[in-house]
Amino acid sequence: MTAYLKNLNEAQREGVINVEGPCMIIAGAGAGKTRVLTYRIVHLLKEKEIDPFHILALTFTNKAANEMRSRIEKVVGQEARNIWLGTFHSIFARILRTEADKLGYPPNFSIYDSNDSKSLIKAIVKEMNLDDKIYKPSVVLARISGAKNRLVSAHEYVNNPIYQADDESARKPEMGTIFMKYVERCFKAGAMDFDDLLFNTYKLFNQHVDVLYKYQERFKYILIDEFQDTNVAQYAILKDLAAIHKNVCVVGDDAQSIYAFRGADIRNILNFEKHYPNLQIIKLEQNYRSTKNIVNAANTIINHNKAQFKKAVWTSNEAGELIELIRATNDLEEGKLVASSIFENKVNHHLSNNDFVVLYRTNSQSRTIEEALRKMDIPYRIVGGMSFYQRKEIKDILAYLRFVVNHNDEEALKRIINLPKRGIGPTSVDKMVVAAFEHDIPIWEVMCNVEKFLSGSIANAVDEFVHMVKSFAVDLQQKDAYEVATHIARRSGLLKELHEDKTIEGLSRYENVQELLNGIKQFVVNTDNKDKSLGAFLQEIALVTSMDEASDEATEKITLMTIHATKGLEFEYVYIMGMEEDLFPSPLMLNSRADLEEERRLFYVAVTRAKRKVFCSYALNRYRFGRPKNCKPSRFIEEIDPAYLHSNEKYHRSTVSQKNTGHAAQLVNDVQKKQYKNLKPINKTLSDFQPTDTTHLKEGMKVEHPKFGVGTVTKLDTSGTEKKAKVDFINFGEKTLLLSFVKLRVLDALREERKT
DNA sequence: GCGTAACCTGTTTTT
DNA sequence: CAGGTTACGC
Repeated sequence: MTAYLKNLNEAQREGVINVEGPCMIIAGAGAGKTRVLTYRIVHLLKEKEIDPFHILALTFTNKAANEMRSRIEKVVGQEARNIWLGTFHSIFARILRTEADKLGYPPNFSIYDSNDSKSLIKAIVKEMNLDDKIYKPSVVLARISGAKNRLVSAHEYVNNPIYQADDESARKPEMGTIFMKYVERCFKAGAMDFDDLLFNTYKLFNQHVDVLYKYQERFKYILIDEFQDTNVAQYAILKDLAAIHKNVCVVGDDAQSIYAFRGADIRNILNFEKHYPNLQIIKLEQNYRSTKNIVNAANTIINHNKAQFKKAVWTSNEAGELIELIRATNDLEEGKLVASSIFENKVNHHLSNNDFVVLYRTNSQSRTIEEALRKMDIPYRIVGGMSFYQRKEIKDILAYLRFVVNHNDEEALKRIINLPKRGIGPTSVDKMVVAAFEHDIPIWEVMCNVEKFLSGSIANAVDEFVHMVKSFAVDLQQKDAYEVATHIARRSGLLKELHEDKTIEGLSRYENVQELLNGIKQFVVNTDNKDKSLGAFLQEIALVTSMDEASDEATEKITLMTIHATKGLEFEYVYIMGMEEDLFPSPLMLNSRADLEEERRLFYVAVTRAKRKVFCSYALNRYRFGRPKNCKPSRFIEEIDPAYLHSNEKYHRSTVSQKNTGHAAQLVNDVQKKQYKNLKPINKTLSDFQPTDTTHLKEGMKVEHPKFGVGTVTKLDTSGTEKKAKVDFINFGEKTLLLSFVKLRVLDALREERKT
């Protein structure tokens, strides 16, 4: 038997080797579905000798795609590079880029992110003289997005009496008109939003049979990860692509469907069975990840849901620990208790920071735990939240690049036309937009003949801007992306403006821009990228989200992220924060029973990330919008079978067991009990201790027994003779520090705290 | 058109 | 609390 098949169970092996015909793998959490998927691809390449060119593998996140590619590469080597493997959005963007002309788009079309979309909607609402409180950009976009994801075009939307009636009763009768205008404006700007990448791919395949045929023949084997999260559009495209060869394998878990809000339709799993009568269904029910207690507790949670497929997830792992509750009086204390619990478990079990994850429902909840971890000097990384590419200075540069590549990108134009200040205000821009509309010409043409539309000094300013952009566009033909981008950054004056800002924020903004330019350089140097144009770079990063960004893996860090971002990952210890009614489940989700079930699945996903232990924390009082609010524990806590819950009604007190940990543990206990009165304050401030500061551990000293508690320090004294001394030390964050140092540090932290 | 200060208002998840 | 918007004076 081939080596890679040996470490699979029978069901998994079935999933790997039966590559012909349609196949659906329903896999419980931790049952190794990614493993099956990767091995299936390996099997196709190695055993069936399929050309990688004929394999299409689709995932939802770039992270998952990269992970899968590197796993495959480990087994088959270079060959893995030629597989069409990526997210739905990135693969479809790639296809659309080559076929753009057939839909009337330029090949270097822009991709609007949701901010661009909202900004455009806002502009349209304003132009139509509608109330932007009734037509909130986010609400309108959600409606448009929902339609596109169900493959409803703007034209079909306005002609459908059901949608009309819906909007009438929601007192938003102009919704359809906004939709029409939005689509038109995107098209004229040569831009597609996220949903267009799917919608237009579907349109392309249905209007151009020859194009569809080309890709049908290319993708002889299709694999889909996280199938439960596909929406109608994705499903329809998938069906089209697989229509000839029908070698399509989907992997999913209905219990982990958490993207219905984005249009994911769980019925795809049912339809799939109907559509392929000879469908092979494989169930993976054995969990290899978690302890019995975690698997069973998760099962009791998900069993509260009515809509679910029969599945019995089980494990042969040890029973393990019960789920533990952490109750805090307020959100700040919650952060501290979680941080000290992490610290305690880390030192007691000799774990790495990488073994811990803190999960929460909303990004804004990260604040309290961040503060607590910072105070304890424990390094952490945040996944999600404000992305590098979302920063103002980065978006500004990118807008320049986008506009040079696509002169009709209206959203990019609005960003940069007066940046740095050129004396062209919003009023002038509006005038040009209106002129473009009235004469039915692209905005760029208006700008090129600006003297016909605007007066004197402003026309001159616009003219100058146009000349600058034209000169950049010339470079585009001759130079690579890096050279063009650096030139644009300098010549536009953006870099200069940032450089002159000597504040700390200004400095970091300047560095960020440098980092972006470095990123472009790497893109150019990278031999994997055949197309080194600026357009190719822009397309790639338009679909990169904050979840995918590279972070230094060198230092061990605690991971902080939303539950949505954690899918597909696993950790030894999982902390779920903010387990309160009105937060999780989110009150906005409670409109219907189905939505509550999605929140419950979210909780299920969170719990099943854990290999060893789960903590759920909640606060009795939480600050929201600067005002405190009383909270009560989440209904989800009640739903866990008490048999799997650590019955601890007292406030959680973090204690380190003394027998293992010596004096350092005593210190932690003392601090928590606030018995630090006899320690004298010292004349140093927090900033005197840099992250690299090891104070007592200097050159010529090393700790010989890196074990928590007691160690021996070897020291060379001035005469050069070696002397040994027994010391107490403590693993504080990533550092091994002498106890005396930690005492000072903790004392300072407490002093700081009293001040505020 | 620009800069500043006072004012207002909103709760979610992501490609 | 934080970001976006309005009002006002130059």
